[in-house]
Amino acid sequence: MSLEKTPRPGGRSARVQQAVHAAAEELIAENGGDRSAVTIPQIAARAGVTPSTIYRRWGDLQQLLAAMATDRLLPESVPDTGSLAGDLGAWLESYVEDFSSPLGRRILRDMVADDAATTRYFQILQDHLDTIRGAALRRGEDPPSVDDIVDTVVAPIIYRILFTAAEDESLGLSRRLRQLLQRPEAGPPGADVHAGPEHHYQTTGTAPGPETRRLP
Amino acid sequence: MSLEKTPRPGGRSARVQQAVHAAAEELIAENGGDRSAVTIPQIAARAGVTPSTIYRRWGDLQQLLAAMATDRLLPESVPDTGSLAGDLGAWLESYVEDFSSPLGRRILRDMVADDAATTRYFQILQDHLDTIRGAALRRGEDPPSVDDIVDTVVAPIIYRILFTAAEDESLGLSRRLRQLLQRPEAGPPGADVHAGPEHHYQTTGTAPGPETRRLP
DNA sequence: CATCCTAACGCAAATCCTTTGCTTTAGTGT
DNA sequence: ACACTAAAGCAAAGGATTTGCGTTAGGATG
Repeated sequence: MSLEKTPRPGGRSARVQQAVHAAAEELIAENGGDRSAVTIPQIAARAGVTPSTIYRRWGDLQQLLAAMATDRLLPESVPDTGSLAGDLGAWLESYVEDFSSPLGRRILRDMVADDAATTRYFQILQDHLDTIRGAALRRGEDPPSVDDIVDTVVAPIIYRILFTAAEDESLGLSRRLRQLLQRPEAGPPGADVHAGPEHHYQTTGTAPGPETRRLP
Repeated sequence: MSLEKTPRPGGRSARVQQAVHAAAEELIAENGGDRSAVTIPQIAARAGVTPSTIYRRWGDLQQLLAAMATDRLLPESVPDTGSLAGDLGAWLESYVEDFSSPLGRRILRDMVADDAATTRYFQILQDHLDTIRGAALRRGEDPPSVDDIVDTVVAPIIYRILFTAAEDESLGLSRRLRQLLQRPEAGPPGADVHAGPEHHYQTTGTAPGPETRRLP
């Protein structure tokens, strides 16, 4: 679960990190997710350490939150459903679930605010996707490249989570998956890639209306 | 240039905002773009206002930066090159130029850290794309939907800017544009959509290597 | 098992940032 | 010209942040 290089894992350092992360998470939860309401001295008191420990180790609240975010959003285990479509679908479902909640959204913002955390996380994502691809290759399937998976599925979803107020998922998860996986066959030239026939959208609520918006 | 609702435009309020924005920009530039090095009292002094003015109006540094970011990243004017491909290309070029520089990247992060700023900006982006679409429709062209433009071009580019350390643009701008616009014709089934033949990539430096990475 | 070594933590003082109640001013409407 | 209001100035109180130095926990060495 820990991203930090721990030269002495299991030691005092690890205990402090865990205590601080837990304390911060508790305090944020108690404040309804409002980050600006919690302070480092508060976290330190709850965690049973002195503030200077946190300042020296993490720098400021933003970086502490970013570190917690990357920790929290790690893809847990690689599913193995027997097929690429299954593996990707299973992973994506939990991925979207993690990120699309109001809490996940805030955690994502915490992470994106910090360059180091973001690139670190992307590395982990690439590794994870590669593992899934590896399994597919071993089965004799022909998986899309990591870049294609990122461009077609991951980027649009994360972008809409960051830039869109939609609470629910009009994220078109299954539509995007189909788009990604059906590529090699390249169905009927006209109406395939975008706006496929049988929609799986779940345009439940205040989604970002599929089409145009008002003009200035 | 100003996003804020200015009930009294041109008055003192507007002057203060301009002075504060300018002061902040200067100070950040002097510190090599390091946000954590500049403080609100510093900005206030440079702008010739008292710190409490900034605190009351913007809340904290993060929100001030987010406001500056949305202001700074507004799409200036809608180009009219006579064709959809031209309009989109011209806009995208300046768009990518704005965002992909180290400075633009930091500004983008400032904006994304703030939910309100992000959704506000997305609204503006939608309006802008709609204007471009409108021009295309008036010419009798058949432009992709705003959602398709966002999914195919905008989201992947912004995602890679945020999550990738690449200094240069291996963002595949023209490749994505082609992918977006060539959809209706749906070229040769196999090797078209992804990894087109004549690459425009400029895989100059530490880019996110096109394919797989190391395993855990 | 005893000893040494070092990264990380605790402590406390000095500094700086942030908040807040009240007053003053600039711009607008009558 | 006069009154009204949103926004800015001022100053004091209350925290947050930084920093130098002593201490400690955990690993390394023999």
